Amino acid sequence: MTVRTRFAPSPTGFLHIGGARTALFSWAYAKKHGGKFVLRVEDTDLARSTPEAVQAILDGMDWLGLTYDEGPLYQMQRMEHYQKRLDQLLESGHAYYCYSSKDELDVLREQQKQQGVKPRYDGKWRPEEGKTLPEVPADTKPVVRFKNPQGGVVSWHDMVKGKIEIANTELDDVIIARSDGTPTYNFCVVVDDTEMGISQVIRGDDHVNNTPRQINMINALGATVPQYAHLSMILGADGQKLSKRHGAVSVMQYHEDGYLPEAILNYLARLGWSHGDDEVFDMQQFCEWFDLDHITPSAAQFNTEKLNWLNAHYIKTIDIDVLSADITQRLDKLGVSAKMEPPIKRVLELYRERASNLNQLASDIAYFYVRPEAHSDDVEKHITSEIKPVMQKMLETLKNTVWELEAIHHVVSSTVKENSLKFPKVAMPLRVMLVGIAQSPSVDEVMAILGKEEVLQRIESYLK
RNA sequence: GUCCCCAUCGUCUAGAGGCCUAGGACACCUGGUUUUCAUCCAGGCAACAGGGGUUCGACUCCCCUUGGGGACGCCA
Repeated sequence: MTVRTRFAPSPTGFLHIGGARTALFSWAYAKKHGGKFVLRVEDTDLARSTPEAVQAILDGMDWLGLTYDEGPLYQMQRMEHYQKRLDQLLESGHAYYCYSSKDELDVLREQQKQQGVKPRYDGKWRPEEGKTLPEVPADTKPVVRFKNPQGGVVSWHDMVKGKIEIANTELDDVIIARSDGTPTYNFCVVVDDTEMGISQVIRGDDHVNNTPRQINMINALGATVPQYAHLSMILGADGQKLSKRHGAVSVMQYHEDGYLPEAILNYLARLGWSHGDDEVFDMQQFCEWFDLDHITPSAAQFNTEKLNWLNAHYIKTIDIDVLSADITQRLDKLGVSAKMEPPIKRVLELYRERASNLNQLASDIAYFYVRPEAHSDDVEKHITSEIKPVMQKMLETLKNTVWELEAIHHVVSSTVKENSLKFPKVAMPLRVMLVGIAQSPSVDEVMAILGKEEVLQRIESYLK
């Protein structure tokens, strides 16, 4: 059987971290087995679905590089399929019309909750042999319900959780078409997963309880039941569920916040899945290794520190042109143009080693393009009246120096020697004068990159 | 309330009955490299939720307790 997996988000919000991992695992499973990955947009909830959300999801997938072989397919464009299957179930007696009103159902639910029992449909309109149904009310539009089997159990071997078994007595008759005729989630999923030939349904943990109903419907339709893999959820850093006001942010927010997609992907891959002691790997490697057997069934807490560590790693190792393009954009956002000298690639080659965040990296190197304003504390501390004459003398030497790293280095170290100083005594004031702060890579390297004219001018401005 | 699921260092995890004196990674601490900071390198701290079984032997299998999560919509 050919492997076909799917990612089926509902466009009611952006693509968040949990959805991204679900998509990643489905994508990787298809890749691993030479199958197809389908993107299906579950937009049957007209009230809450928006085109903006669709776009946000597409953008997120695109940024992460989770390419789909088919789709995006929209459920709203597949109405005739659902209608056909609905008719099939109605005709075969696996579904029936129910005239119970919403209010009626609400009252029922309230009563059941108060009695401490599981809220469920009471089966009022469920046709039964020898049962006489109530008289059909004149002005109510009926919903269609699936006639769930009443006895026995539904069980399946979940590919991550193992055997799961739920008694049919726990299940009531779900509404599969609303009174306006539109099909509901559980039914659309069943029709789509079977018609699209999905072989492995990889989805969030929260769907475990929908699975037995879906299996019953698939059986009633006479279709093949796919394999299921239910991924546990991703918790916030504090162990709490992610919610809108609590950590559930769009994956695009991570882009904004200075993360590389490579880092997010690698991090997500290791959240709930493992391959021995391997921690750092690219997506090609991941797709080769990925399997459902090594997914943890328990929930995982999101850990920003580890993400930062991976981000630092990828900042160090990705293609320098990619990094340059990214940082150039981030500098733009800071109002800094990196189009002039020094070449950003040269700067990044020196600075990428020390960064763990793209925004941080961009703001750290901004002083190559915009003269920094030094903090008065640093100026006071390092640019002392004793050192100024030394710097003045060095400035003169620098003017006659060939602008190469070795020569610059020589000037700095001779200054140290000639004045019998400790290296930092010279390096620190230099740093403050050149970059505005007391931390930077080797001053000679910074000087080499900054350029002669700029270096001379920046030093001079402190010696007037 | 009912049903379902889950449970190894602070966090992510390895672990398919003896390989476990429980391994790796992040974080943290210490030391080294370094021109400051960072990087990098070396070392260290740190866990099988509790109780019963099964077995010659249990982190691994079973049961219970506890704790956590999820589901119970004309939402998906």
